[in-house]
Amino acid sequence: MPDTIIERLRAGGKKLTKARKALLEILVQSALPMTAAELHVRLRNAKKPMDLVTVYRNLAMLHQLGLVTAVGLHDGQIRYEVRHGRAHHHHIQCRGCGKIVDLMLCPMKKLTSLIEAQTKFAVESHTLEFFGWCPQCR
Amino acid sequence: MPDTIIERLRAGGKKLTKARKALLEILVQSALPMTAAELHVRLRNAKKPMDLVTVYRNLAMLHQLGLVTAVGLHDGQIRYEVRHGRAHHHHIQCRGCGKIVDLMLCPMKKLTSLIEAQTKFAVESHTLEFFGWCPQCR
DNA sequence: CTGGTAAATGCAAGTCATCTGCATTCCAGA
DNA sequence: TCTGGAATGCAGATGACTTGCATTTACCAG
Repeated sequence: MPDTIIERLRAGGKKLTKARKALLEILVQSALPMTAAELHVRLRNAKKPMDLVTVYRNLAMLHQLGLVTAVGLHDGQIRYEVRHGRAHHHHIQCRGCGKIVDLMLCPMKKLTSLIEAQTKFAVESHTLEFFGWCPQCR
Repeated sequence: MPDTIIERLRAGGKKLTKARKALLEILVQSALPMTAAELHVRLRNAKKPMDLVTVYRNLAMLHQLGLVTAVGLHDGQIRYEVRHGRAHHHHIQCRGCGKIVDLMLCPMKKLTSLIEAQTKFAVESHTLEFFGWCPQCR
């Protein structure tokens, strides 16, 4: 697990418990964003069971510290992925099987200042997600 | 209420009940996307009370028929807006007070074909929502 | 390396948005 | 007007996520 993550935990006054370390290891290795429920199962399988509530609390804390990104696709669940070492990006999800694929792009930079001028909002973040049919489902 | 909406309801084998008509009238007049709960209150105030469950069922049906768009901001609720007579657009929501403002733009057209080529998905739709601080809250 | 303390955890129970089952009521076409 | 499928309301369930509280644990000071 990257040292940066540990440092930023410490800087936020957080402890690196065994449980938390196991959760972070799974999340760091995951290629795609995961839900709390998925992490709960993976931790159980890895013989490091963690209460589902604790998974939620850890994800909320990691999000607060900016160590993970929340991904809101439209199935009523929130997914999380570690931010460390990954460029800002978006996703596409299949309407049929729910498969998620990373998109390594983001054309929003110029648009943001245009929107700030138009609305007088201070833009903090944005979501950009695509939905469609994957090769197997279409 | 636009005739197109009624026609498309009929074409989908749906009936235009008094209750449904009241719901559509409120939704057509609303400048911003509304949640099921908001519609439930507005219908009650308009002396046309409709059970919250029926609101959900109607919104799901209208979405199925493509008459309304679902807007997923990140507060765990789904908002809906009528599609008729409105160009495809996106939103920005204030992190502080939750205010929502329409953005009359969408730069995604070119990107879509690029993504289709890259992923072999057939892109059906996308969401693009911005979050930040409105003039009053920042 | 040991003890104190704030942070972290697990369990139980609560919220909140949304959905399902079922009996009743209501449109829309014959 | 009659009638069958659609729509509705009510009750209760679901599923994601939160909160309260007592117990355990990591980490720092001594």
